[in-house]
Amino acid sequence: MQPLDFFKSLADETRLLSLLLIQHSGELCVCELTEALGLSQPKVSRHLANLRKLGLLQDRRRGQWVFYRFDEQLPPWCHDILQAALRGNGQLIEQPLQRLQAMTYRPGRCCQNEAEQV
Amino acid sequence: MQPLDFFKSLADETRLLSLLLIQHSGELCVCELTEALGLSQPKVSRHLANLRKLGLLQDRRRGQWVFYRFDEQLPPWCHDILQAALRGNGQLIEQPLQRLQAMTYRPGRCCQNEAEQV
DNA sequence: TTGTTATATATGGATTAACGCATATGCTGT
DNA sequence: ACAGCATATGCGTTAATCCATATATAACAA
Repeated sequence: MQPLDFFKSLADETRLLSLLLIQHSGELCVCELTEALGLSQPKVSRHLANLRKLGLLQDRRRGQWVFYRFDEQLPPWCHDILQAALRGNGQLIEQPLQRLQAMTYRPGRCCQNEAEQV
Repeated sequence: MQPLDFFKSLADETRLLSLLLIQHSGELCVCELTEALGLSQPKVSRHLANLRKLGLLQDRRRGQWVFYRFDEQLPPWCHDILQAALRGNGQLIEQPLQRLQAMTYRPGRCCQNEAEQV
């Protein structure tokens, strides 16, 4: 992971908020991020694919849903940076988290237990 | 300082390396960065002006030279992020630091002692 | 099969950002 | 005044990026 590529990934609002939300929640699917951020599905999907190609995220298909979480091989300094960003700017994801919790239906994550529920 | 603007500032090689070098050295002038990075003077100057307008850096004119350092009001989480980036990627500024030390003439910083010499 | 939902991708256009080059400004010394 | 060095800026071009829309793929349910 090159630092320049990493920071380029964080230099877009959709990608930055998606990463912070995934960091907070452990794992999220496309429709959850779409709802939480109030953005179009193609927009969210393309940015997530972007992050996956760069090695920041990995995806896991579970039926209709595709869940994204951090790639296991992401270097520690990347996590440090995301934690610092979130620690100093928690208000960034307040409203998206509220929308997430307000979702009447959240896709199930059964049969794998690596993700904490929000 | 908005996180998005901060990360956009880091999403350019010239700005990223300039910031890491300033973080390492405390304070550097335009000609030092130009030499260390092997880039044209207008290019370096414009990016530094960019960072100053955003509130990341502040400048100090000392005779012919203009020294750049971090703005005193830069939030702690910004420093945390830069430190994490440097800690995990020290090799990024190895060669620029060598060029810096190889400079036959380094502008003096007399009459103010806030900057550590490299 | 058909229909529905979730996700991915392709295309074209609009905006932004970075660049090189030339030149302007500012300071120092003669 | 002038010359020389350091820095900043204006301008036109190029490159990168983001977007909206439409469409394709995949899984599930009836």
